[in-house]
Amino acid sequence: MAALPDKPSLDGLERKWAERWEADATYAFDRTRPRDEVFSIDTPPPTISGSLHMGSVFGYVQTDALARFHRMRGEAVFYPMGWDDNGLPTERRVENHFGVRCDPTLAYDPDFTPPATPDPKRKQPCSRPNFVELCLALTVEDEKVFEDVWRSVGLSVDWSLTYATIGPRAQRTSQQAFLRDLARGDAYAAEAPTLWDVTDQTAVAQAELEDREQPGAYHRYGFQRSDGAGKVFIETTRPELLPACVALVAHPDDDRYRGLFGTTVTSPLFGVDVPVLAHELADPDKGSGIAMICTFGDTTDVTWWRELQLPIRNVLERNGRLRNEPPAAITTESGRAAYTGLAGKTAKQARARIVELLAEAGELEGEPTPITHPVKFYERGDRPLEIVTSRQWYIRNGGRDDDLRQQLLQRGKELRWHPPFMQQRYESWVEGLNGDWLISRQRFFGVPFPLWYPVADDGSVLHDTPIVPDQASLPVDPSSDVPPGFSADQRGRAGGFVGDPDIMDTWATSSLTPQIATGWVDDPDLFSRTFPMNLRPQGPEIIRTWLFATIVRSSAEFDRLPWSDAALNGWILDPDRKKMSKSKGNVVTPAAVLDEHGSDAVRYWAASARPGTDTALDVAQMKVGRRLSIKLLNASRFVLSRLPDDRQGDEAVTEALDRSMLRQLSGVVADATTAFEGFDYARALERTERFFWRFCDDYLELVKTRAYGEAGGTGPASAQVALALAHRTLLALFAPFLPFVTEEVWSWHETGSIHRSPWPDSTLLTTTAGDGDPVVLDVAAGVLGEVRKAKTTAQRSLRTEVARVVVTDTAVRLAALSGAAEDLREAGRIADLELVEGAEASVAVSLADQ
RNA sequence: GGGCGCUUAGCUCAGUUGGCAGAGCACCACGCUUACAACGUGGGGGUCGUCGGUUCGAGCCCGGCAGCGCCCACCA
Repeated sequence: MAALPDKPSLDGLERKWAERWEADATYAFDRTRPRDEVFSIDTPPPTISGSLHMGSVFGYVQTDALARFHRMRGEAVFYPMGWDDNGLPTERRVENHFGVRCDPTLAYDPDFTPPATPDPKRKQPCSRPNFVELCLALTVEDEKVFEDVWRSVGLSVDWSLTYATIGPRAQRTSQQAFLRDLARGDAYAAEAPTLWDVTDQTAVAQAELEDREQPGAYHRYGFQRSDGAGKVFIETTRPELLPACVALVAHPDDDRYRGLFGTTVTSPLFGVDVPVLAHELADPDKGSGIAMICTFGDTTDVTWWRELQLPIRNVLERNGRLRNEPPAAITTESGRAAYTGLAGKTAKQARARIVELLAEAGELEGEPTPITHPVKFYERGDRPLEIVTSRQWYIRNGGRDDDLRQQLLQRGKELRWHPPFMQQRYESWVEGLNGDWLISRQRFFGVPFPLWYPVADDGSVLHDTPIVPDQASLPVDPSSDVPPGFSADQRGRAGGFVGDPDIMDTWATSSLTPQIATGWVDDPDLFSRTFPMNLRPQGPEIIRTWLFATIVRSSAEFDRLPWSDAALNGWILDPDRKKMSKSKGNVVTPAAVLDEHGSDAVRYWAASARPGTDTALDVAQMKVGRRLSIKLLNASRFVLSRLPDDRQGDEAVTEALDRSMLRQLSGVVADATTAFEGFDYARALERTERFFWRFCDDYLELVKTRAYGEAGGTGPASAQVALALAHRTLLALFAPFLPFVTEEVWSWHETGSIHRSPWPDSTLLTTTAGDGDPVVLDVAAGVLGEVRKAKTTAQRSLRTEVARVVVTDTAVRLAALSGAAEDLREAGRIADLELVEGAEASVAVSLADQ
């Protein structure tokens, strides 16, 4: 216990208490507790390659308030922290930070050092192991920065429970889960058209797409009919794919084209005959109502190609350029000559060129019509996605299996969503899936597929019979480890083996955060105490990725949800109500904000936002939080100064005013507890705060004189007991939101940490309040307010003596007031207080002469 | 095209079984009152987006519309 400070201050509390909590292991998880006494949280592992922004702080603080509530309720809170460090964002950051690029054909160079001065134009090639080393080195630094911010904002995570998605346990978990998916048939490889990012040269998944409105143009040109009756005109935004055209398609009911179904037409420039076909997806209202099917211009082409069983006529390479050789279907000399003009160009360059060619040949009808239209992009990419055919790994997610889809929709209904409307986003995503989950990436920094393939005697790779490792040997890196039964010198040789070159998408590992955090692969005891978890907190923008994928994996492996509740936080908007994002340059760094306003103040702002509600970054709200914290310091100093050192604490609360206040507080505790149980931290804060100001403005003023103890009798003891109980209760109610200032105050008069102290008991307060009537405080505060008003209106000091106050009110309210009459007279400096029963309530105040 | 959310004081937002419109900020006035001047006390300020319905009574329930934001969609 420390003495009361003369001038309490918020300065330095963050550092002081963060260090103490660390030293005392205040938030350590007690792993001896059984499952039903544990509250486990599937903390979102932040992407540490990006910079922290206020949106992160916002969501994590809300979760922390919930964690602190459950801890004070006596539960063993399992609150780990992960770092999402694998994947493309880290690769990008490493490439730019060190000025290197990964060349997987190079051998490991133990003496490799990155360029002294990175040159973004000329990145130095390095081997994959060297590249991974640089990734690991940089992520360690980034993780430190994040941890510092999390500690200064007061997250009550158990810092001994950290993991990284590139770490050994995550890799082992990810590989084991994949191998079990493979054994069950939930994972499979397929050669198929996939969305492809030509910059990063990797496949991407449906969940990582976003549409962007792009300028484009309709180009109109005709295909020659075989009956000689002129041309069929199509309109396309991708004329450069004309050499990849395999058919035209129109709606089966479209009278304009019905007569052409089954015939062939001949493409302009290239002279290739293609069939005219019918399909329901063709929209008579788009363009000319008949479309050119190319392999592949967009995902509709893929659908048509598959359902109409068309051939593949590829022209795009994986680097986004048109291949050098024309498709075999182009046989005419003029056609092959025309293609020469396109070979090797990017899609964009080829588009410009083919427009020239068509115009020169007189094939282009009119001028291209400019439009803007949505184009699919990889969410981190800056060039439109193409579609290429490649061999990739998939995990079944219901995208092409209605039974599984229904099962996953059912999981969504079993999950408790906070707020509930967020479930809609899950359902619309699952219902809109159009294929299984593509998890393989042609990248370097990630969890490798734990597979090798036999190489036949003729040198061909036997992809259909992969060699799998023993689970005990996980994690493995097939690019350096040797499969069972082979020796290292057989790598890449006929009769030997090759390793799978791909890595898993970061979500394929992140979808296992419950399994990683709870020790599924290596800590069965911990797993049994923490899984399935209680809470998944996260942002709404990753429902389709993280939340959905986690349910997919858990559902397949355990046939159950990975958690019982999901809490979705809202967006952070800048003061102009635009979404904050790095590209808009309006990101505010948390460290500066925390430093300026203080952690409790920032936490107050974050915790004031209703669950799932988009919220403006509001400095004014932080100032309110700071003011609240200072008020808490001062009010606490006053309350504690009134309590005698030798107070026994077992005296009865006898006075009507004290009992009234405790009765009201009991209701506040009940409300706050109910709100917290429903994950509504904001409501708990709002109720607590509202009562706290009433407590300070009215109760403290009314009870002040009596609490000095000069009056004698049981009055002072009653006040002191009520003050102590209410103060302790309020401190606890605020503790989840304002952990620093509440801990500071706690340390003045208590031992241990408030964050380990029990959550207030509403019933106990009710018992202590006895026959307390909440109306007493209300009426007394109302009269006191009228007295203040009279003094203020008269422009007199609040210290002004009042000669006489006449209160007219109902008998019931006057009876309530009479119990607090003496407190009221003292607080208002009222000489004569008269209570008169009457229908019209009024308070008449006569100030003493000056 | 389908869906979700929001719309309440100048600003940011509460308002959960339908019962006389609330808080903070900002603004104005007053006050150094022995917890608090980085403060306190008081005040002005709203036909609760719009149209209609249910009801004794609607910010709240039902339906239509509008604006803003977001999610989803096979976007030639």
